[in-house]
Amino acid sequence: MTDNTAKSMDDLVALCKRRGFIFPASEIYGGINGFWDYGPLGVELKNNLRDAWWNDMVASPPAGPDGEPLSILGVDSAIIQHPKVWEASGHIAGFNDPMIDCRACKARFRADQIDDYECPLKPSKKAGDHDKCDLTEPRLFNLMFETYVGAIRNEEAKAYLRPETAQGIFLNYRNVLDTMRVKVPFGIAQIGKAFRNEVTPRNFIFRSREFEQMEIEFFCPPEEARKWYEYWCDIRKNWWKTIGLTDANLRMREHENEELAHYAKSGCGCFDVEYRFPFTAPGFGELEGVADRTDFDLKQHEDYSGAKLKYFDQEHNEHYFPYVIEPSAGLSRGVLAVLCEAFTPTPDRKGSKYVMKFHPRMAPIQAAIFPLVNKDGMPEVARKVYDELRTRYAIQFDVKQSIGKRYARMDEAGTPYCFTIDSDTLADQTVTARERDTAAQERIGLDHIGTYLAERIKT
RNA sequence: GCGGGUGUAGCUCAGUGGUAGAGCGUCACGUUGCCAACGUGAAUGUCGAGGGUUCGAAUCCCUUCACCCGCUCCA
Repeated sequence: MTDNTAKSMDDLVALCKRRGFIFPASEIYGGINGFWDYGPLGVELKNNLRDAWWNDMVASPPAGPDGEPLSILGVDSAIIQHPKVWEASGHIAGFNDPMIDCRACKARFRADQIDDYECPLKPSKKAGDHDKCDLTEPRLFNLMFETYVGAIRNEEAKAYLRPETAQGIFLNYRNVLDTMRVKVPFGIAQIGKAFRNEVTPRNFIFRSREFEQMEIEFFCPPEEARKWYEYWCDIRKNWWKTIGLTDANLRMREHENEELAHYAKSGCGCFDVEYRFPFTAPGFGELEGVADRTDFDLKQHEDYSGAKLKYFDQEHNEHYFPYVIEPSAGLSRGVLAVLCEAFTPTPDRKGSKYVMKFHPRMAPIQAAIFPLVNKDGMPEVARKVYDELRTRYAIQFDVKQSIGKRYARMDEAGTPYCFTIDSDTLADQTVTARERDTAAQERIGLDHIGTYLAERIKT
């Protein structure tokens, strides 16, 4: 089912809780706005998505325009870095001034400029003449979480939880160049948590205050920036299809000029890979951004740190700042998209009300082994099959309750294949293979279960 | 941050001042013959939280927290 306009987020959120995918954080204390915990099935799903990305982008990177595999290296940098990092990156600039909102006309202005402000709803009056109830208290709008390093809590000890993983890559660009024998063009990849103190967390895990990113900073010669930008747009949109998102729910959208982030103003642009979530449908929401960050970050870090960050091109005997193409994907948002895509109400199916139609590569449980009934030697045979397969696949073994209930549970967990041992198994060594999306059954040989799975689940 | 709505068992909800409930789910035992079967039994509640009114509050009042919707924000 791909029609996300017809899907209810409430029903999906309820299923995610009921089946152990995602729980509200600190739930027994009443919850905490903007934070979520992944349950036993959710963490498997997230790990599967994360591993697929790492495998496809880093361990076995895609072929470049010349047919040669790209050179992409991984790092895992600290969440807390030197506070100057965020001055250089532009995350602190412009956010240190207290701001005041006018409730009447919704304008926002600096507290120290209040006397110069004219409310358009009351053009004859200066802001200072506003009725006091029209104005908010001065407030700081920095979206970074602050903390203190060391035992003393003062301004010198202040540090920040990273609001993006990208800067950790730029900080290690020199180290990677010096140790890994790479040449431009090459990429550095990182997956990890980032933190933003969002004004309004909303839409389940779509906008939360703690989330995970999967980012590549791809360094290339400035004159090749457009070529690589277009290359990555193509690669990244198509990648989301390989993990089960349908073309109809994906689109690429180029940013308008005024929409461009500070680091991308002079580049060749920014594309979003967008997904049609049920809460945005028929519109779309951002899943990944592919941006031309130009040489903004390396230049800034050279200015602020004094470190020499130009690349030396041996072949042309020249120093230059590489341009950076950044495919920056949301892992948490990816999980949400995979959940939304899979979520399928099945009012006509006898048994399950919902089926989670995960791509087999994403499924937290890949197969289940059931004895039809819990007697007559069936559980022993099923147990033997389970023991043979459990080291290779994520398998569940269940003997309790009716077979229909066990199938229904696996439908909600999104388990693509179930195998049932019955009395015929004892006689002719065949089992029932049941396919999740259609509930169709076929009989296969007991000793063919492994190859049946191997053909259908590419790891 | 602003406005509106909702919070009662794991889930869906009933209960509008007088003993905390139902269905589903979960667990145990029995049964079983391919799609949430059946029987018997069991566990699970700070009624979102705190305060107030009252002889007595899930119910009325105040505050607060969380979630949903619409704004705002999203460098």
